[in-house]
Amino acid sequence: MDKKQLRIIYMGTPEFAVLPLQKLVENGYNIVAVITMPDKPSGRGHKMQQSAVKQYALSAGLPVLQPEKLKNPEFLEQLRSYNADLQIVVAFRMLPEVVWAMPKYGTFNLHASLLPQYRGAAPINWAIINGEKETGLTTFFLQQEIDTGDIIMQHKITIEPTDNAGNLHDKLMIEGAEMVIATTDMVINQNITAIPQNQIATEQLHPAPKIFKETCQINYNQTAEQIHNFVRGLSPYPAAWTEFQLNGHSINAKIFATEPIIEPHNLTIGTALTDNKTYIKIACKDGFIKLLNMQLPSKKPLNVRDVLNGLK
RNA sequence: CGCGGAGUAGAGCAGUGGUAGCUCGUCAGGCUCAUAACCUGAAGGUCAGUGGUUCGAUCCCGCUCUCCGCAA
Repeated sequence: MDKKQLRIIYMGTPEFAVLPLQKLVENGYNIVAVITMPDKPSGRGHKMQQSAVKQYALSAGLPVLQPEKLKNPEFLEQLRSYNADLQIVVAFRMLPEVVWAMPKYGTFNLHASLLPQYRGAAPINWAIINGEKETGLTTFFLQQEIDTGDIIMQHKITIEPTDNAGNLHDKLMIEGAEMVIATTDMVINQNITAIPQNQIATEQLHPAPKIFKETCQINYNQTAEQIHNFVRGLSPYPAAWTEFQLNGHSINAKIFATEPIIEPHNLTIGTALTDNKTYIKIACKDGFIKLLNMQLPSKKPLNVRDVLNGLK
């Protein structure tokens, strides 16, 4: 089958989903429609924002659908009218069976982990938080339970010690775009052997639930290494935050970069030390966590040196 | 008109209705075996823009622009 003949509907919302779509379009695949989140007031000033995918889709001249409810009968009718052969989902939301079961060749999803590890909304963040040395990408066919479908392709990516959620996201996005193309080609060539996830041997399964602000507070009752991973796993978004006392100031800050220091001490956990010039470090379980880059309320993210200059 | 914060030297911040200040950085010189050390000196500002009040505005008031947090 020629790729022109395969009618594809693409579903996705954020930045992560743009690159795969762009690759598909640039390589001449037949995208008949794009589904994305409705425009929402967001950001400063509550301005209406179009999703990253919508912005790209419009610039590429693709039809865009933005249903409030995926089970809405009118939407389903509209969806059916596109008569798609395949649906591709990247960073969208849970789909009802009536949607994912619609196309002849089904619906596949690109997920940013090595399934069955890190099922859920925030696989990139959790992999780093847990100190993983590698993670990856998976394409799989959608099934009832979220992120449990039969696996089509997987690709490993090394997590470098210097990686944070931001640049790992970018790496995965680039690789993910290639995988979407490759997986689509497998569908076109009818050359797929999807493997059920329960046939994959794994140790303990780590979940990757959605992250809320409460879960972003730094707990100093952990090792320096754990805190370090926590910070980079949440950097730059949604960002780890903390409160501590420094020279009589009560500091409340988002932390973007840290350095772990393993060193015995007798200080109370959470005590902040500084020379007022070059560093701030906070006592944790087995040493200190040195703050390198942080953001005070109403300020921009700054190096600790600059923060200290301003506190004098 | 969702709520709130902020724009002052290259960077980070003070400050006052009457000639603009701190820390860091930069440059020059000194000291030192040595430093993200120390000492001395210098350069560097249309106090975001714009209108108004005033004898006089960086400061008070109106508007504009830009940035940041919350909230989704």
